Amino acid sequence: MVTDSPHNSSITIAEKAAHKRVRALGVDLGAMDAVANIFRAANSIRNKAERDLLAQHGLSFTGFTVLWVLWVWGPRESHQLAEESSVSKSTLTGIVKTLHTLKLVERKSHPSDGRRLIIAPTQKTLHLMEELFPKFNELEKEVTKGLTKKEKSGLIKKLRTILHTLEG
Amino acid sequence: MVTDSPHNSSITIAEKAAHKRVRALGVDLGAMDAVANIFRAANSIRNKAERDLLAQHGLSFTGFTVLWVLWVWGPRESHQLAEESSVSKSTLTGIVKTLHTLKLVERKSHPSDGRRLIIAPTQKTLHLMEELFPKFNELEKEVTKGLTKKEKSGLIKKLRTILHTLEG
DNA sequence: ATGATATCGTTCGGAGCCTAATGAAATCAA
DNA sequence: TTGATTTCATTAGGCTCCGAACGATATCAT
Repeated sequence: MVTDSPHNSSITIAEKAAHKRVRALGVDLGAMDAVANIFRAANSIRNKAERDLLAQHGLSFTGFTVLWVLWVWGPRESHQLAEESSVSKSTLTGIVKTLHTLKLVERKSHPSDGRRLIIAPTQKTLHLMEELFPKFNELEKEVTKGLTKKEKSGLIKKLRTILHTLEG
Repeated sequence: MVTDSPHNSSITIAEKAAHKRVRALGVDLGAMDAVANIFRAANSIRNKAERDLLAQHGLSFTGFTVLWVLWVWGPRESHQLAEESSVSKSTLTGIVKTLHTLKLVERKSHPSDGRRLIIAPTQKTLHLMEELFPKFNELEKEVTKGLTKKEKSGLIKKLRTILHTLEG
């Protein structure tokens, strides 16, 4: 009898097929699986959050991310907000427009530089995030419930290492 | 004097600000940071791949993913292809259209069921992937170079655990 | 001062991405 | 056999998302 590991993190059929395909090419399978699984996890979590939590508030995942950044940091200049939200400036223009019609952000002009724009959360945003963020964190707990606290720390550390490599 | 850890996986300023914001709300910071870093890593890697590798071939990341699935599995029915590429069927219709104009896929009708559609890679795709995939794997090696082989295995295992929780 | 350059945000065109509605083909029921 | 149901892919409509081009503002050089 074959026994499952306690957390069932065994290789998938898709991964086996991929290994077979590239076996002759001398590739680094560890690097390949690491990157592939980062994408799979991000996709799945994003879809779940949009479906189970954000859709009912009319928010996209990106919209939620922008709101989160504003909630954490307070009013920001738009280029900072784009940077910290991981979207381009042109994307942010559209997001801010949508959030503005939802009365979740205000646009303020910069006091000394007419080119710059300051985006600020509204009271409505603060109330919304106080309601929404704990629910989002419940979802985060749910998806990571198969990992111990220590394992989560290990995961975070490794992902930070990758990010540091990318930004270096 | 403060010494960096060898891989520099220390907490970022953004994470510190986030912790400060949610400190009073009794959230699970480990779950929060784990999920946030999965998104950060996925975004960064995707952007790098699009910018450094895929753009010059006129491919989007999703287009590349679809091509990869076709390369690994061979011709697939479109609903399987959508499933394995993590996109909806209607999205796949558009992607296939784009790939078709690039002469990278063929549409074949199912021999016994006129509703079904089979998507097949072309010779051009096979040549392209033989050139492109090793480069993509180089990129995967590059972004994970801060991790040992053992650390990569640990990362993969933890991500699979999350995926299993999501699919369970 | 004033022309060139740099730096902002926005617009534009096009692809990706979703759900809901639609259309085409197969199957089932009576 | 034929009408209803199921099961496919596509279309329609609306955001999201990007890079490139654009106008507006600020700064720099002379």
